[in-house]
Amino acid sequence: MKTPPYLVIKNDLLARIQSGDLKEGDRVPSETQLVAQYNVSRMTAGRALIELMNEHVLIRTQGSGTFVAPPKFNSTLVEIRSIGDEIRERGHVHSSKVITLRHLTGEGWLTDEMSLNPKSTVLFSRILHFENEIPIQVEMRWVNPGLAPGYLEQDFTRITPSQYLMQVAPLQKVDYRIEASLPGVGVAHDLQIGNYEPCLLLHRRTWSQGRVASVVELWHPGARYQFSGQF
Amino acid sequence: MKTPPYLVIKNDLLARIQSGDLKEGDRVPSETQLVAQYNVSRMTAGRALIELMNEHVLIRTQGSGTFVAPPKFNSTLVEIRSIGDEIRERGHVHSSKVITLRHLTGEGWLTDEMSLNPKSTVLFSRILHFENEIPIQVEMRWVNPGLAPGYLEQDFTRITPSQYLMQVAPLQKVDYRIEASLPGVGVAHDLQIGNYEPCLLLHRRTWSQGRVASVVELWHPGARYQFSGQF
DNA sequence: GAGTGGTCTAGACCACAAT
DNA sequence: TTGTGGTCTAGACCACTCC
Repeated sequence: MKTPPYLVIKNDLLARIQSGDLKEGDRVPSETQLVAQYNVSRMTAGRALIELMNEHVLIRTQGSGTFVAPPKFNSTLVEIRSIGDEIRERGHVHSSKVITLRHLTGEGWLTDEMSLNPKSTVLFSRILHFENEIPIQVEMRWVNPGLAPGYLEQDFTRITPSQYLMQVAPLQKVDYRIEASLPGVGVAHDLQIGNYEPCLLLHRRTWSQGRVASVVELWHPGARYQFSGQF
Repeated sequence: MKTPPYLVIKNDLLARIQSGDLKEGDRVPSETQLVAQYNVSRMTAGRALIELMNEHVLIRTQGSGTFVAPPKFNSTLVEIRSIGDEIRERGHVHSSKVITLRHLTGEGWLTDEMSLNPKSTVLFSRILHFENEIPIQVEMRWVNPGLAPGYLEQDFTRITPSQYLMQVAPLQKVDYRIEASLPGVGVAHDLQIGNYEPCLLLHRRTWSQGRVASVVELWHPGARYQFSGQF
């Protein structure tokens, strides 16, 4: 059950990056340094760095060194990223308004989806996000109180629920569906669109520590929002 | 500019898999066999196999051997897969109807998107796909004639355009957008839905040999179709 | 027991970057 | 010139599977 050295090195480096000890662009110990530090051969140290490079965590340049890779590669599509970051990356201004933030009980479909006791309460938030003052997303989120007990105490105009949850419950698995759907009256009102304007709806569940951490519905006006990516 | 041996081995194996020489579940040459065949050390042969395993192309089992991995895990979302395969995997019946199949000229936006000479002609197809006799997708596709000259001669009720293109122009890069949008009258008619029913639209470009191979718009009735996945 | 993968070492040669 | 990454070899020990 011993962890092989190359994995120890990988995990150590990942931990240092996640903890913020090593930031984007920072220089990472060279193979030679790792050889001395971990008492391994150069092949072993190299393997750790090469694999992290293949996973887009590090960038290596011959003759120069190894560095922490830029942001988060938008590998695919439904990358878990904060809507705030996304908007700021487009050079626009993000703002948000908390519409609802409270407990819910007796939501059968939900406790079911979260594999919780049917009587347990769930934390709920409904937040409206703006891009340059224009409503761009209604975020309805149900959160497992066992994994994020402090959820209702957050100031979600300063940090997005997504960012907060990533901190307290590092995600482990995700599933999602994307649909085109008509908004309910509430959503249409929030987004300031007509009742018959199509919306792009992302439904997503995230797992942490083997349990469902949160269920979220993201509603976007079809006319103003799209998912995109490449691979 | 010499390709390193571990890459030669990787590419050879990938080619054999893509060509169908090695199929899902087939046993792949062992490290020892590769050592003899390519005249390399075991570390080098191993590296090729390990990297292909990390890329989910192969599966290795200690004591047993190395095998071609099951289909293609729906890594993310907008996997390039044939709608036919997708429907069959659900245990349903796929059928399709070719509505249009012809040349087009003078489509400025398109030659632009394909980086072609504005006057060159483009191959076009419009195909309606059914799942259990119910219309589920309108596929409008524009194809670069330089990369798939025989496109108009195919029988697209037997092979999907996607499958055909994968054969003649192995893809290299993809980008896509997903939108929620109202169908045009033609699309609404084909899908047998109302003019105000939201549609899920996937817009995708594929590259091959450094050029745009095809541009496609896939229209789906929002009520009957969704994208899904996990990671 | 024979074959296979999982991992490691100690040394080597090369290409490239920074100085 | 020095340090870094890119890659390779020849051998080794172990754990596992299959027969």
